[in-house]
Amino acid sequence: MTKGLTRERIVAAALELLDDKGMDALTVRALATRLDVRAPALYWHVRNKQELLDEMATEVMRRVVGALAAMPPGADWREDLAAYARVLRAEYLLHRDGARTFSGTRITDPDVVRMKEPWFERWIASGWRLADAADAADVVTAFVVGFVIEEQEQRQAAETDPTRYSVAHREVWLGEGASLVKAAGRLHDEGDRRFERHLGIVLDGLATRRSG
Amino acid sequence: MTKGLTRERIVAAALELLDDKGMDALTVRALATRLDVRAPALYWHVRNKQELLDEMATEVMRRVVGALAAMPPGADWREDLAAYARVLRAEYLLHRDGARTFSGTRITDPDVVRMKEPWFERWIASGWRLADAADAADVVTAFVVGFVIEEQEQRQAAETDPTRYSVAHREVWLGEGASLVKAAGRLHDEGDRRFERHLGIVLDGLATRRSG
DNA sequence: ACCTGAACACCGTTCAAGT
DNA sequence: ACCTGAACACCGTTCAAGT
Repeated sequence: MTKGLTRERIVAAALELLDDKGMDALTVRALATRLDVRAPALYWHVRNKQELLDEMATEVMRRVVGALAAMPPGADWREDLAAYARVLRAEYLLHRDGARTFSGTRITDPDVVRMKEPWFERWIASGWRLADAADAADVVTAFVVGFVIEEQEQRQAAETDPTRYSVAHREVWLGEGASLVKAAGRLHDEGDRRFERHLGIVLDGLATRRSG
Repeated sequence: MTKGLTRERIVAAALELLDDKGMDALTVRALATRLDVRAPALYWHVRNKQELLDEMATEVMRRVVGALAAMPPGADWREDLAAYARVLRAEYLLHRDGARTFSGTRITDPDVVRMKEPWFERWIASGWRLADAADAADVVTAFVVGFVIEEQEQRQAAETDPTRYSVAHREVWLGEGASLVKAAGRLHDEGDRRFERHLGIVLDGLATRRSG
């Protein structure tokens, strides 16, 4: 009498568990409990916990490329890259510590990587050199990863300790002087507007590399 | 007879241990052994492991701002930001998984944050608005974090499994078609040249926001 | 004030044994 | 083929007790 445990079910349950309880609570034992099975059972389907994390990251990227494929194509490279950046950020934000957890991990499914092909095709058709198109995608990825890591850290800190992230508290903590640092802190915003503004800066940089 | 254990010695030893053995081996017990003490002793000086990690990240950033303060000032904002980006990357690269481990963590020492003040002063003197200067620093930080996370992941993967990161293996893995993805893989470089090229793109984007 | 010994409640992983 | 029970070698953290 099989439990019908599969790699896919394990990965899906792991993502749910991560969202419900956070990274620290994502243990092999807790995951097994959620799947109504004992911990060693998972090792029949997954080599170890690192492989599970790789599979989770791959699933997140599968959703990114899936969401992009379902969208109407952008008017130009800039809209394409902006759409990619927004979808990547949105998918990271869906999971606690998503950017830190899922960035820089190995994609296990070649299909996810192959989905880049139509984007490269379009950018080349619009006058990009392949090397520049690859750089463009990688620069945007790096920016989004760094942006969302910072974003999620601040959100989490604000959740766990709301007073400490207040402007007033920060200024006491900073002490005397440092007036520009304090003023910058007061100007600091967050959320979509900040993301769009920073993304615009990166895309403007890419525009200067446009080779066509 | 005191062992002379201090917060500073603990943090320094923790960074050494991380570099020697990696993140997984950075345990409270191993750290205690390295300091010739039993594990519970550390809890007199540090609240818990998370606080230790925050202190380690702060020490890394202290070295970043220290290195920058020791440098002759750049000719303009662009050189300043490039110097910051290079020093931040270099300091991350010194430690295994440095970017992933130390990005997005809370800085515990206000002096480290206050060191931004002279940079803001100079950028404003050269015509930047404060809000734009703060954005500039944050966009560069996000880019460096994302870049180095990817960079360290690939280096580590190449170390542990050299064959798998070869172009040939990757192309077999990708299967039929996807010729542009494969060609992009062959064009892919790494190291300082790639960093400088991508950094240049980001700085060009910032140049378009220059307000003076 | 600072550190140790002993313990608690966990981890990831292995492996013989079951079905 | 797929899962369990039991075990191994660890974790981070607490706390009474020592000096």
